[in-house]
Amino acid sequence: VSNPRRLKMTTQRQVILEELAKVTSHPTAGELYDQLRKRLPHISLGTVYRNLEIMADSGMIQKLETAGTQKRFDAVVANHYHVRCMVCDRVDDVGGETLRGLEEKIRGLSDYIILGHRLEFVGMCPGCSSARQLKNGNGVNQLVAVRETD
Amino acid sequence: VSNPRRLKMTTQRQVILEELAKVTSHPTAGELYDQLRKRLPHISLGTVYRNLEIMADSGMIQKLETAGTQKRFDAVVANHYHVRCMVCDRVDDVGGETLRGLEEKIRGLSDYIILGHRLEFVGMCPGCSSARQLKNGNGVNQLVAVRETD
DNA sequence: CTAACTGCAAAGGTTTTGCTTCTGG
DNA sequence: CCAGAAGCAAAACCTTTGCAGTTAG
Repeated sequence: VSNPRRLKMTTQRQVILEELAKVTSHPTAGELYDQLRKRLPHISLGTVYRNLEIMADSGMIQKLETAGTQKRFDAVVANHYHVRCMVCDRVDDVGGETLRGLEEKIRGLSDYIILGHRLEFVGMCPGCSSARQLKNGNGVNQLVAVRETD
Repeated sequence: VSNPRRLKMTTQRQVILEELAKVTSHPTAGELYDQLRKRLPHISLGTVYRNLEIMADSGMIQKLETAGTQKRFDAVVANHYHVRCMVCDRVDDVGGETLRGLEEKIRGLSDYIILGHRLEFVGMCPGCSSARQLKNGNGVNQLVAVRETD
């Protein structure tokens, strides 16, 4: 947002933006790259990485700051939270407004200046949860690592 | 927690546990490795990675599931949230109880089975915020990526 | 005794970077 | 024009894995 650099609207940049806006899957750089090559066979992975970073810095897209080993990106800049499937790592949006007041509960408990928060819900997506009704009792021991609230 | 494997208490494992409990810095595997070598000069990085993973699976330690490109670990298993400094990436605990009811607000807005949530606060640690009073106006453009609640 | 573990080194996967050439404004 | 961007390939990281030798129980 405060980056003083002038951005040029190159073909690559525009297509990245378009393809990112087309999907709701919050793709990683690599996933997006695979998709992009259908339209721009010669685009390089480095370009994708560089642009996602630059565009996130400039506020054109959103970088998902939570969890996962790979970075994911979202063309929707407006505030919203995400749900992540603990089995297949699929990420979806959760509608609803930003939870205000969350940070008030924490301010004062810490000597940090609190500027924001990152919230992500964890669970099982429809596909994985119906699949598990058949199998049962394996995998998913990451469950432990997840904070259980109920 | 539900892992059926019998864990042996090796020297390496015990020292990892001890060193992790000593610090409040939520170290990465690499940071812990550097610390460990002071006591066990021949411990291997692979062993550190393997053990952190195993111990997190078995609930002995906690793996921080939020943000950052590197994984961080915490000897404190009890539920608590974290604050992360957006400038230096330092991570501290935030006291206070788990926020119950958070997930209720989201259930129904999604077709996922919601099992938990990950919440992390973002801000500036005391060190970085006092340093910035002197300088001013540079860095910190990741601010954009952070959801602002107020 | 042996399943579990360690060290080491190699492999894997993701992300960043250097450099030269190209191009949008 | 030329600052900024692309392509390509190498490098840099972080993490995982295979294997042969070691050890806790």
